[in-house]
Amino acid sequence: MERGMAATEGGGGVPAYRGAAREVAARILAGDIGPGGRVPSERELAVEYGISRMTARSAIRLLEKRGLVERRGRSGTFVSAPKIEIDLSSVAGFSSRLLRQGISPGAEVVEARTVPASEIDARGAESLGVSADEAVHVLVRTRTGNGEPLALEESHFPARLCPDLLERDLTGSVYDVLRESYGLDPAHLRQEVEVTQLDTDAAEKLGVRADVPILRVVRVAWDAERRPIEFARDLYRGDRLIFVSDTEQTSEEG
Amino acid sequence: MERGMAATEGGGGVPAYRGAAREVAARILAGDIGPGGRVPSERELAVEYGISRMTARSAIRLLEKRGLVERRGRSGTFVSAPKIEIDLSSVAGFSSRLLRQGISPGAEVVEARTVPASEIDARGAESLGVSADEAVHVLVRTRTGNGEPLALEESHFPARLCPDLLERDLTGSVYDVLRESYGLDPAHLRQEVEVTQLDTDAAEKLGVRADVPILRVVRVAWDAERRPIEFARDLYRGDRLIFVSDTEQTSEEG
DNA sequence: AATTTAATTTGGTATATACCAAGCGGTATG
DNA sequence: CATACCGCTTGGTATATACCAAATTAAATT
Repeated sequence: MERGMAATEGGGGVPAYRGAAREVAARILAGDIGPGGRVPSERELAVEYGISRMTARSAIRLLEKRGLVERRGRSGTFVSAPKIEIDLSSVAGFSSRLLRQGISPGAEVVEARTVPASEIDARGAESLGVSADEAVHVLVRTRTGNGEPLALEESHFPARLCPDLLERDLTGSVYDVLRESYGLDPAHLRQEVEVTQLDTDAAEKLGVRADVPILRVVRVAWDAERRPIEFARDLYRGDRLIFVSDTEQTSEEG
Repeated sequence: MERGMAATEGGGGVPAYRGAAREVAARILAGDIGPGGRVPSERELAVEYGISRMTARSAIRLLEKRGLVERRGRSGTFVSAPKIEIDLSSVAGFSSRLLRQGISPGAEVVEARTVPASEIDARGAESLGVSADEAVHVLVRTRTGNGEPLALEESHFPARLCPDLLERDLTGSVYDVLRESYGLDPAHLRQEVEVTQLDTDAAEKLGVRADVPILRVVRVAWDAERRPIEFARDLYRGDRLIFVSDTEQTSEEG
């Protein structure tokens, strides 16, 4: 077999790496390997399917992209656990969302500082309706579920609405703190969800590999008086979380 | 330079492919290459950064994962266009969502058949509340915007609610057809959004490469009487679309 | 039996190379 | 000017190989 010719093998012109991926996926979906179970190594798959190790890697990479498996550096490749649901239709915070699914939430403050609005990105400043010299709290946290890193949050709050926010305990729900300490009750969220990828810095802060699939959520929160109280850019693990939206038709529609 | 040793080069132990990706990303973000503009080829990048072509590919793959570039087979790699917003908070159909953004929507029926519910997946049958022998319409369509493929939809409708649905013109809004012809008015949606990957079959139907980032939306639609009228599994291009959710706090929250 | 050390396995990074098919641009011809 | 053909470029698929560091397992020692 000459190099590069295998693309014509496998019946129907299916590249070798896709054929191998399909067969491994079938094993997983058949329950032969359960959640958390070990998938054969790259070298094992190469021998088993008569392909090169690099081709076996491409097969595993494809399964990873599909969310069927996750790779742990130097340990092996394992079948992914079921995903955690995050409800987009609710203003409930991340912590309460996890608790509802019996998952123990955690949060760790990575950075907490107060800066003039000129130092945050223009969209953030505009969304919060703050002028360039106005103070803004910047809070960066990692979020975990049952000790496993799930998200990296970067939130911005206008300091004039919650002056000493960063002096409080911020390892729980920030929305609770805003509510109880400042009378700021999140009442309306706008959230944009898109596919993206971690850069090295974010991967390090979150404590996961840089090539984990990521969903970015850009969020603006308003209180009942329609004051903008938070602008956030969050990075969620697409391999562990699924977003759910429940929508009702209002009388304006149709 | 020995093979495999470059991982220690580049200052601070940054792998070569990540360094190159960072520099190309900087060029894109600086506006040196605008939307639709051509990114240097793998071979050009290899020469420019003194790396192997395979390493240059890894760099481009990383940029692709971040949604900054898109690759067109044998043509080159280009900076991605701005993304189209899809509103999760509305029951408006895909077509009207595109029209609101000045984009010309299109739809093409790929498959249309009526089968007993035993032949669709169990979750679909359960969501629609149909028994195994009950007839279900299966409609598979590709959706385009300005002629460009954007989504592959697979929808299921209980035939008893819309008996001759598949005989109608289904190249426009199906929700309009349900409304006007059967008095079925979609009033409530539940949509789950997650990261996934196209298989070869879906890639072919949609007419895009199999490794385009994909967001899968699993949807159930109910009418005003709370009858389930649609179960759908849609595949949207994550490189071209962004999902937006607007959320109001109801009086129950608290 | 528990702990420590050594050996093996594993994914990660990287190079070099080969071949293919599709896309695009340039050139020649009518 | 329009069309057809050709050559070059490009990403896609694949092999072989090297080396590294982290994780796991096996073996040795206490």
